[in-house]
Amino acid sequence: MSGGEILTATQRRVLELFAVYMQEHGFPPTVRELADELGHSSTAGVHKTLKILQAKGYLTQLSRGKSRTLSLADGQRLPGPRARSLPLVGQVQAGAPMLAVEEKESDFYLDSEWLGDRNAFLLRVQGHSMIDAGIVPGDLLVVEPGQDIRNGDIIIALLEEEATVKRYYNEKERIRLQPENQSMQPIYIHRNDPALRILGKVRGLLRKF
Amino acid sequence: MSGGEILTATQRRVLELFAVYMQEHGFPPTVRELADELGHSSTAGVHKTLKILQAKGYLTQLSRGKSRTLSLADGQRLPGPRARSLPLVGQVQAGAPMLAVEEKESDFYLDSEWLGDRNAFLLRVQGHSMIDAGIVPGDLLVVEPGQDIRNGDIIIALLEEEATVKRYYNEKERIRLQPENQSMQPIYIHRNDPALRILGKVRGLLRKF
DNA sequence: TTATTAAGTGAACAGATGTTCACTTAATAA
DNA sequence: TTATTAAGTGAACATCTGTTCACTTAATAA
Repeated sequence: MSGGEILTATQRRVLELFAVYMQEHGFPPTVRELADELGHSSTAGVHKTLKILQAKGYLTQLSRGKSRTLSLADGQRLPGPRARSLPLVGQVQAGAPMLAVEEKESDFYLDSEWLGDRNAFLLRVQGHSMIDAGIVPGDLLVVEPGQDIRNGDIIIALLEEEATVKRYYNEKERIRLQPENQSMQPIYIHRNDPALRILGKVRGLLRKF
Repeated sequence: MSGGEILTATQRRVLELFAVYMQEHGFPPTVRELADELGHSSTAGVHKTLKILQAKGYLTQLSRGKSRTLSLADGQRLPGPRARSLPLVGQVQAGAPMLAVEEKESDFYLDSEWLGDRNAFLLRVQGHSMIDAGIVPGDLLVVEPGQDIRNGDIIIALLEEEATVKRYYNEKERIRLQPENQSMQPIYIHRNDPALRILGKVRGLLRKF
């Protein structure tokens, strides 16, 4: 998602300026600061280029309309804190599932190396459907929302208000949600069925004995 | 230099708000955003407190007069009282085990709720002997040293310079180290055998997908 | 050729933002 | 007691800042 597209000379210039400014100051530049550095008399040009860089996945706007809230996507985060807080939003039953969204039982501090995404959250597993993958009831799953789901990924699927952990396989017209339990059957659903929503990909697992 | 001085309740509050905002947003707050969060109707109070925090070395102003250019001073970017750092000391092979003590590959921040003991450390699992308990190769185990071992606890045993994960059962004269894998046999050893050392109890598990 | 896209100018608006000043209140130390 | 310090209100000022609009220019694709 980030960094595949080709950049024009101007776009590359702006991106480099942004990165250099970031490195030298420790905070991102404003639109005008970039325009000044380029010798522009107007901010509109740089502003448009920044939008393009966002669309191409090189920059991320952390907040809209606020100052200095652009950041390099996927790049280095130099002074960032090593640990961040994750919300525990509810429970996910792996057999006959159930989700209490945004319950926010408590927060949880976790090393940021495990959190690629700023919107990640925690879910507690209830059923046995992923037992063969070493996911047992009571485990906490680190879930990262996003569209970058690939075959074989372990995901959280929302099916008719109910959430389950399953392994994801895209099979032409349909999607197969595969439990990792020899005694359970996969769920098949049409890829456009509105009853299906993928909440995110499972990035980590926490268990407390 | 940085962080030695004592803080008043208000100063600590502001510093914590700053750090939390930073963690949640990825960029520092403005004076007004802090004031709003505190319910203040004026920005002057927070502004003064921020100046004090700078004078005491907790905050650094990266640039004067510019928006969002405060940052946590060096050494002050700690994750807060709720998280602590754990050393990753080596690998433990669950079949034919092997331990590299104090390798200290890296540190890892974890919620302190998971750390009853200050001497806890992390070990990486290598074998398959605990697969039926949902412990698979690559998992990180949170190990808490100590003598309070009970039957059925999952423990790290050091046998002839080699470490293994097993379930612990005290059977009169002998100790049974039970793998959780149907195809593997338990290890029996006399309770006074000097070849056996219990490194600690497994208190948690971390897995990264 | 024509149409499209990226790049840039110039201007402007609304709100965000750091900073300062005068004043009040409460707690604490001398 | 008096003096000092931290904390907070309320108001105001001057910039800073993101965003948008209309228009121009150059390069490129169809």
